[in-house]
Amino acid sequence: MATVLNDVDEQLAGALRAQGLRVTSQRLVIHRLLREHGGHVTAEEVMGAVEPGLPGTSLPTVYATLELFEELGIVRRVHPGRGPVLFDSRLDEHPHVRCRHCGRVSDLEGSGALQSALRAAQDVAEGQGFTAERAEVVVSGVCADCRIAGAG
Amino acid sequence: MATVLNDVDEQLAGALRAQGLRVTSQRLVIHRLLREHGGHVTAEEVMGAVEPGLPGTSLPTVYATLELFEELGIVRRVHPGRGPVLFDSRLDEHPHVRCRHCGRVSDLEGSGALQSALRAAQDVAEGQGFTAERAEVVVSGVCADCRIAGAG
DNA sequence: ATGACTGCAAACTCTTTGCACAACA
DNA sequence: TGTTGTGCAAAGAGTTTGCAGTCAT
Repeated sequence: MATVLNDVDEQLAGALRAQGLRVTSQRLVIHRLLREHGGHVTAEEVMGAVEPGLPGTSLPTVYATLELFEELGIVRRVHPGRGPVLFDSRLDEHPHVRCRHCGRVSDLEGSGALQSALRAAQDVAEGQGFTAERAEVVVSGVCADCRIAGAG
Repeated sequence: MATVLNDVDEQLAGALRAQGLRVTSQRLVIHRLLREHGGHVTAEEVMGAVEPGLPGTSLPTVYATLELFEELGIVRRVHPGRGPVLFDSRLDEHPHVRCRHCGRVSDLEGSGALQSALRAAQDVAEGQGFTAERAEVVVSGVCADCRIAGAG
């Protein structure tokens, strides 16, 4: 790593060093991409996006890095039900919407009532001895574009 | 099919004939199992449970049958995030709880507030042109048994 | 120098597909 | 008798694992 580190990089480097982990170019590049992109990405997409800046990066490394980032609290895993897992750089718990026709996943905004209901549901689970850590909500159906295009 | 049909079988047979579909032993046996079992099952588990009554049944047939039953509204698919898809013979929309240690999935009872919040969330999605069909909720964490056993 | 990290290849799990045969209608 | 449904085998998507070599510390 001869690259000069910007402040986004320094954040990651700090978090890694705090755990005795190594600062590698793969980790830095993937971290930058996630910060820039913002939305949901698959491991495959990360792989493709890394390619120009760091050719030869392998899919197993991408998976390992994303898993590490999840442990560091830098990304959250989203399970859309069908298709590959998505990695979300938005860190707050929020519901998703998935089109069963085109597969696109997006955030569902403006459902504050749901957030509190979810917390209540987690309390119910806790009351039964379960240690609740996350609550995923996926609304599925057909998106506006696909409906217009005539999807059943 | 020389078997005598009981009334559960007749329900299925009627639904199948109404669609011009055939009443096969595989479909009858799998249907009975689902009615008896009640909970969540994987395709593999169905396969194993069918074995004694109908040896030689294949996994592709089990998948095809479960997909058909889903279309007929006899089962609902549940995506627990990690691991195989589950087929649930409980037909009402309800949240699930999944232990990330043992993988067990169970229903989350007594969260009525969540149901209405989910309906509200679906309305929000509808308001954005999305045609909402389902809303899945999966609370994940560590179950009581695994916690006792010392799972991190 | 030493051990964490990477890339490659291969294995793995879960699910679907293609095709020939069987069996319901 | 005409298809629909089944079983077999194989392919497919997505992810993980093992191992030899590389590189950060």
